[in-house]
Amino acid sequence: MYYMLKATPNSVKLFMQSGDKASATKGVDTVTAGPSTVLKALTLLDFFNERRHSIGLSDFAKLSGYNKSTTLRFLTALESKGFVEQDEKTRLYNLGPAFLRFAQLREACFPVVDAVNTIARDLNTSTGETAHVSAVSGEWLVSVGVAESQKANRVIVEPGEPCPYHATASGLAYLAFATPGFVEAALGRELEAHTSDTLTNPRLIYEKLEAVRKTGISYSSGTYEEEVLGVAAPYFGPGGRICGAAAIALPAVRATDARMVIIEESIRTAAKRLTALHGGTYPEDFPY
Amino acid sequence: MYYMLKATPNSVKLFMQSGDKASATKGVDTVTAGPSTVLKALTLLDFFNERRHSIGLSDFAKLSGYNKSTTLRFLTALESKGFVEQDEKTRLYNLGPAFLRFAQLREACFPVVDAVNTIARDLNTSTGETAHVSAVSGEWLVSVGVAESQKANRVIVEPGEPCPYHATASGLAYLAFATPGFVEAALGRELEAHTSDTLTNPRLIYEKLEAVRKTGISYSSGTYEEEVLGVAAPYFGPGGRICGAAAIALPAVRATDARMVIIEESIRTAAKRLTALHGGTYPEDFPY
DNA sequence: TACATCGGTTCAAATAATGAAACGCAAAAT
DNA sequence: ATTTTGCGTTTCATTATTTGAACCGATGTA
Repeated sequence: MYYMLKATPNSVKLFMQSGDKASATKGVDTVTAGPSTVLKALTLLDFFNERRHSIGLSDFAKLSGYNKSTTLRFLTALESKGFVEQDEKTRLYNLGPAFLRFAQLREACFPVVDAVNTIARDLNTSTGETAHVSAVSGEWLVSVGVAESQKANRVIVEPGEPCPYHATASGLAYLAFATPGFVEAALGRELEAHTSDTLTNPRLIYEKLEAVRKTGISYSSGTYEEEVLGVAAPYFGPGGRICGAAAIALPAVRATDARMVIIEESIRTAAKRLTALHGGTYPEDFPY
Repeated sequence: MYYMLKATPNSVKLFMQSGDKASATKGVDTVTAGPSTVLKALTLLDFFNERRHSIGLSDFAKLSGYNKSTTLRFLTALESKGFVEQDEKTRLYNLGPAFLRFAQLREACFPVVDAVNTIARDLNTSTGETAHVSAVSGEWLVSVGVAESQKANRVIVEPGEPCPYHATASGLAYLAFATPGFVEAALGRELEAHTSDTLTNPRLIYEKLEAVRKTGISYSSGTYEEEVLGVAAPYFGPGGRICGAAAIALPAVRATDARMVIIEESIRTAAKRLTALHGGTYPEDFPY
């Protein structure tokens, strides 16, 4: 008996060859890293962001690495359901109107955004600084509720803005209590250096996570934007599963010790409220 | 030379056989009714609505007609991108958080919703009745901007609510200027009778559309909800392509002739503003 | 004029989707 | 207590579907 590795463009499978009949063995052996067609198509949407509103066919193909025909088929499928729309003139694709409907439908069913926003607002009033609450959406951690500081010099966080796991306090708070597999996936890819202080070495980040697990609070100082300090605490869903984080972002110059004490305390209570809102419980070994 | 029909479970193609080489002829001939895998997966999302927030695997399979394994694969793909999320306890699927991000991103890029809402509000103040603006999203016409009447007895339209093509004034206004193929598709399926007055016979609807094309205004009286009158006018995008409709919905008892004159006029100007907003032009043969 | 790039199309080859059957489990019915 | 029913999930051979290199015509550029 011997093993055989069969690699296709989208998956790597380990076959166990014994006698005459090769059979794919499941479980520990089969490493199906291959995204299904559906997954690949949906991944196209991730290439949209604040800086890239409109994308052409060839750009999509380049960005994704898919063949042009494949990309086109995906896009037409997405278009027919309103997930993207094509500008008649420029032939570029934009995010489609379908999101409007589904977002409203989801809010109608699970009106968490409102509740989350009030928690963010309370967190803002008790600290005077920009507060935001983030949650996982697919593979990303995005801020869902924001309450900006009223001060002239303030940090701005856009609702819907993704929080890089490795570079933000929210991201670290999340990873510290995520499953090992998730952490590995999040830190396994190329880690973008948003500033000169961004940690891009996974080893250093693992150390940080260890510290966060001990205190239940995470910090980031200038790792996402220069001179900006982040403080965050995780909140949990049923069974102690990590859901997201409550966070404060403030200019580093205002970070006096006295203020930080208030901020940390406020974040903790906000995180507790969020955990309650989601019907969650804290994990066994959580520090508070 | 002869024709050959090749049917697969998911598509029907017409081949033109001439000589020795069979080649699928495109355009008028090839009827690719076959949804791609991606399309099928996305279709699952359409089963969510106001009354059905959570759907289980088997229900999805029944509703869609797909095999359970297939359905599960689709759902896990959708879940991994945050388009649905599975309740840990009940194992039911809900709409996911991804829509939050994309909806906000789209609004950040193309802030039409704001503008549309103000137009709806203006339409409401000039008529005193519930006004709403709809647009196509994928296959459906959904209301994107709403301004409710202040009167006690008012018609309520939810933002994001789909407007059935055959039963609402907005739907008729749209179909009247849509492509023949689109009309056929919209009226080809089973037409739900929302009230006893709903027209479910496509022939009758085609007649109505003819009338709408002449006047540029569509009406519905009690065809979507009893005792509710709808008035709508289409608005257009570049090249005279139909985009959606501006509409008023009011209790039938308030529909005096004098009021209707004002309403029609107001709707027309709202539609014109919407057409301008979308950088659109009216089709050649449009009545006004 | 030549050259590059764009969106889009084609079709045989190769892959990934499919679906019937079976499994384990829990709740409902007997 | 036992059987039945229905759920979500897994399996795996079959085959329908995706895939991608090459191609097309249009448009833009050196």
